[in-house]
Amino acid sequence: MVPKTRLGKRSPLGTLVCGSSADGLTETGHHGCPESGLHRSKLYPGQKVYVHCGGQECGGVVEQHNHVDNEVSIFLPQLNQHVHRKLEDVWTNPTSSPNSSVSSSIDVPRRNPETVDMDEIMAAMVLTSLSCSPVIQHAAPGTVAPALCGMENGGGELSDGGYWSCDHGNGSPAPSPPIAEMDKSAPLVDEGLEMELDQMLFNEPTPRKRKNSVKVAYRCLWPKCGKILTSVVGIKRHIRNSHLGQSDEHSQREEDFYYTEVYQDLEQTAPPAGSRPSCASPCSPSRHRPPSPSTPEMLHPSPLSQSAPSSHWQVHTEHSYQAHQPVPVVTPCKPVSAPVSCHWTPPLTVHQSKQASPFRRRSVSVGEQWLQNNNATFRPHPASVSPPRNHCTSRRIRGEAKKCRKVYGIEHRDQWCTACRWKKACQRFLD
DNA sequence: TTTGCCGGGTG
DNA sequence: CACCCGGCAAA
Repeated sequence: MVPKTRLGKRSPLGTLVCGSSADGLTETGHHGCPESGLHRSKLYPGQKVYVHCGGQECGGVVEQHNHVDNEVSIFLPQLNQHVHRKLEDVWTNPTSSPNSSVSSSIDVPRRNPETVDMDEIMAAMVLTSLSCSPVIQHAAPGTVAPALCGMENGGGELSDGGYWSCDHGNGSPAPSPPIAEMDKSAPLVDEGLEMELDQMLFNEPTPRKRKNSVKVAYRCLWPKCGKILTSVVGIKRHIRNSHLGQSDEHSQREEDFYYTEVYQDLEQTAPPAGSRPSCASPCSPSRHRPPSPSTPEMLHPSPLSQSAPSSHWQVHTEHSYQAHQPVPVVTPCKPVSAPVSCHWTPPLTVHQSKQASPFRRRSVSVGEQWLQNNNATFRPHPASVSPPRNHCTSRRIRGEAKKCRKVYGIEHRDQWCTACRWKKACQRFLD
């Protein structure tokens, strides 16, 4: 099977992303950002900084740098507390003035000799961050907190929230323990480039993922904007175009600061207005894309969606595996005509038992009986062409009914229904 | 890991 | 078509 049309799983993806991200990081690291404009400088989590606290200078580590407010959230190990400071009130060298030091901070990716001493602090920070501890959230209310949590929640999957943590992790070829940990929780790095790459790559495999019921959107944090987009690329582009201006590479990376992730319940997002979530259109692409956070979903009907209906019809024909089945059946989905509930009714409950089906050809005790009882599963099949709804999943939901395999056992394979033998949807024990 | 079955290949 | 099976996702 050389020419497999199916995509490999995510593995290559991850590899790719990670690989490139590492590059991107080192590459885009901030060495040599000579700019002195404060508003342009960035502080990175874990970066050591100094602030005035209680009249004296205190050392601390950056937790968050909110570019919108130009505020920096800092953890002061000495005082064991978190503080917020304006960017201009923060500096990176003990005695120097904020201004000069800040700019110097820019090119301190974190391979500083200094950082060695910081290991403890870092470790502590990392742990706190990882656990998304209330402390931090408290210290960084508003936009920052979500960001932090985002890192936890979405980090693994989305790459995005991971910004803060990954940033340093990747800069170094041999990450220190804490960093390694962080990488685990947020394996993907973000960085503009990776993002996009990430995006593109994710577009393909996502259809398979169905786990999350949460969808992520991205909200522009730019004052008075608040625009919400569903893809990282989109939001970045928006920020870049609308707020940052095309400009240089800096701004490319800075879009990160101007948006935040918004988690939504899938069901909420899918239906625009009145339409039913999963039932919306005969075969909205939503089929199995729920989790895909970043996909520009909907945009392209894509072959996927198109295949949906056909797959269902296909099902019908497939039922002809067992010639006896008078009516196609299957489609766990109800016809559109019953928009009331999108949830497919448990087959066993309602439907009239279908008598009349000249059902068997072979006499197989157990299975047969079972069958007789549960044969119900067949649907009136309204003439309506309307395709099945609800999980317009191409792959039918696994039924709870026992299947031939279960009933007869693998050793009596010959007693299985043909479909089962052919690894098709079981014909005998329909769901 | 096992199970159900889709998608696609082969004769 | 009938038949088979790789491979994926859910259990």
